[in-house]
Amino acid sequence: MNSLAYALLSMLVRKSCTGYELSQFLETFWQAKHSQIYPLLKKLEHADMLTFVYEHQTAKPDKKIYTITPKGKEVLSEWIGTKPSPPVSRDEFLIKAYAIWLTESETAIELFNERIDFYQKKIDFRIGIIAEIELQYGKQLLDPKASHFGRYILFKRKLKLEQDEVEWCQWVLSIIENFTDQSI
Amino acid sequence: MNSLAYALLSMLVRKSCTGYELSQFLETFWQAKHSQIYPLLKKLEHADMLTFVYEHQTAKPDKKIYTITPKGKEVLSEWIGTKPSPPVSRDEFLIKAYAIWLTESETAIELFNERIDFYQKKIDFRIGIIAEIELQYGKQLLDPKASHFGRYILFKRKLKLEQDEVEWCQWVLSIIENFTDQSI
DNA sequence: GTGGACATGTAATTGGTTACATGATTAG
DNA sequence: CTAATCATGTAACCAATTACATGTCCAC
Repeated sequence: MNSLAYALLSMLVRKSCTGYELSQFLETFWQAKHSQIYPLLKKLEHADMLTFVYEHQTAKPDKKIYTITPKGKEVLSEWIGTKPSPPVSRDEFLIKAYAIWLTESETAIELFNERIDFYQKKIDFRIGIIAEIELQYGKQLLDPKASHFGRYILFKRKLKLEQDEVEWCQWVLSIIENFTDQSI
Repeated sequence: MNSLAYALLSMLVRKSCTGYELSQFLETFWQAKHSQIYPLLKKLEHADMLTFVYEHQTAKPDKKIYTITPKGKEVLSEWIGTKPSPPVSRDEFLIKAYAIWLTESETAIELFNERIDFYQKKIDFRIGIIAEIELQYGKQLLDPKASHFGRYILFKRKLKLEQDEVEWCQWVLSIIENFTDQSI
């Protein structure tokens, strides 16, 4: 049972999904590849934590809809109370930012602008989802026992993170541009 | 050449270090284990990007001090301008936060409080380092061509991240505690 | 006609963690 | 007397990515 397994269970406890859907929803945590998800689902099924039914589709490939079992729900619930292992974030951009003093300012400016674009797209997407959740649930969002609570607080956190990243990039860009002006 | 290799080069271009020191400094990016660092340093040395000298020590084990070569510096500089691969952050705690609606509020409160402690320690450490950097370099920090620039902007970003995490946890805690009061 | 969405799977390879191995010194 | 710091290394194992594989429909 690795953390990806728990991530899958935590999504399936809210609603039954296919592996394909899970690989998309998993963006919330991190982007796992389908080649890792499909074998894991099979493993969880063999461990009696999931069951599945085939759904035949014409024009589209058939799909397997996975549902969590009582055992799966129990395993997940017990895991929540255990001490989480420390977060790891591997971000190549940060290495480049650290070594940015080695490059020309044009290279640096381009790098930071691309970072802004990358996160701006995420922000737009995130704002849309949050608006949707707020519209649908309203005041109920303050109920920590409701199944959408976790999703809501998580999206709020992600949004802040992404907005801060853009702000920070703009701050760095202002320093670089300022300095470039001075040396002309 | 994976991203860890570039992370090592980006630290060594600032100053020569031992593998042991690198494993500590690498906290800035992520915590790589020594079992991954030592073989990589050897590989980079064979690729003529690093050289090393032995330093004999009494009372302490001998050490190997690695220095970047012109080739290593060139490889690193060219890499900076290339498109960075998207960031990955694996955070078990976020899965637990997502599924928090399944647990008792005491469990939830404990989980979030431990998260705050974890990040508060990081904040204290980070503020110390930033103060040190600011004291030592002052106005020069606005020079993007100075070797401490990258380190400075990176630490500023990390600090904001860590402070936001604590704020977010406190916000979630306030919702949970509020709700628990109501249901008594 | 080309690329993307839908949908699932396996195989090969690389990346990363845990465990094994050694050994002196110092602080609590 | 026990744990931590300094210091380097290998081996075994697990996790994750890339590549291989298949097939239809729809939009541009």
